[in-house]
Amino acid sequence: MTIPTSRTLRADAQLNHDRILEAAAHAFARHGADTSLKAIAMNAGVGIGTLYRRFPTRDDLVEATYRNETARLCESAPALLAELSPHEAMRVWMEGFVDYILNKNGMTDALPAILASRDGLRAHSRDLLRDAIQALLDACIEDGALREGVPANDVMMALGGITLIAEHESERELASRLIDLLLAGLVLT
Amino acid sequence: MTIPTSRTLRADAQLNHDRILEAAAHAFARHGADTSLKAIAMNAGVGIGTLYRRFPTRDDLVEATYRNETARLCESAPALLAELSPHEAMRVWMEGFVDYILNKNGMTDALPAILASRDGLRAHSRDLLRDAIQALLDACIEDGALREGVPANDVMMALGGITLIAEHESERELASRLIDLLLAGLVLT
DNA sequence: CTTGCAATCGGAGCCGCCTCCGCTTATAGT
DNA sequence: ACTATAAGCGGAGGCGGCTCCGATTGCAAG
Repeated sequence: MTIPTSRTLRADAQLNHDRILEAAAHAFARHGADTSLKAIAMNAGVGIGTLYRRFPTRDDLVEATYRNETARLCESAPALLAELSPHEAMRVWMEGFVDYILNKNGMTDALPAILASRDGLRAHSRDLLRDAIQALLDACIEDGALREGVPANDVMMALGGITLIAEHESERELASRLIDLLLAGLVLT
Repeated sequence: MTIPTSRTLRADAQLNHDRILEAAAHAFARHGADTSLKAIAMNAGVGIGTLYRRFPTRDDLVEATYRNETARLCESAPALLAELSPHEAMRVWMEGFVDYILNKNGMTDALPAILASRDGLRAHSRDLLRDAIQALLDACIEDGALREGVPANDVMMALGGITLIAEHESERELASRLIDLLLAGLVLT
């Protein structure tokens, strides 16, 4: 007998899982961050209970919905490093990060939970982001553009803070100024 | 005839106003940030409608509840400047700000709304905070410890972002490291 | 094909948020 | 004191979040 690993979803469960994500992506895009989860469940053809079992919190659902696009953003870091100076690549990537978060409905609400996740579902996106920042940071340090000693994790958190505050100010320019400030704090003294 | 200025509350309304704030302070302290507003209204001996008319959002209520203590924090800036070097005073005040926000239940949730308020009720605390930071910043600039050209408003937002992210990480040390990073970005080049 | 059960489903139900509007009352002017 | 009226009151009701657990069903072994 094959031991059904707990990682394998039953076929019907997998189908529901996919349908929920599809419905969620559609709902967030069309109706904004405050879409009712009940509506998403209904559109996916499942009960609200099923949605909550699979995604215990709204943040979990948001993270899963955007996971692929988050991965794409992170994968863009090496390309930027190939084209630009490390310092410039870092700045451009950070600007891209802010734009990405601000443009995905629901993402700013989930961002704190994603960055804070120590493990579990949401940690996936967090790890991708930190690795991308680490790569950019390493290139900058090797290039002599930025100083050592600041953990990539701290830079990620700073960027997260900038994004959160910019969201509430709805003033995109503020984020750019704060990114400049952050980079100024990272240069070699 | 005296024109009843729209700023003057009717006597009974003033009483209710005070009772609501008293109940809110008690409830936030005792039951945390998620206290039900209905319970606050009940404890204050008013209907839920009265609470909402006076404080249209939860954030408004939080701001009003802590307004006096926020003012006290802001008033501490001149005293710090009298005792310490401007740069050190700035750092100590920022640490105090973070501790203050993190220790007041409900305050982190309301912080974005307070900082973002352009006018209206909540703007009061925001103005106090910005003025305090402006004073500290001016002293640092005159002292040659920090550079010019960064608006006090931006520094306030950066500090707000740091506080928000530290809250979700529940790692107080992170805030201190990010404050150092912020100050490093503000020094004369 | 049948069967047993672990995995999965799903919605009723409770709770808190917030709005809306008919009822009540403090107060200024006479 | 009396009264008109603006100011204030308050809770019913509609909505969404989330939980809980009895009903259902995919799946694999025989």
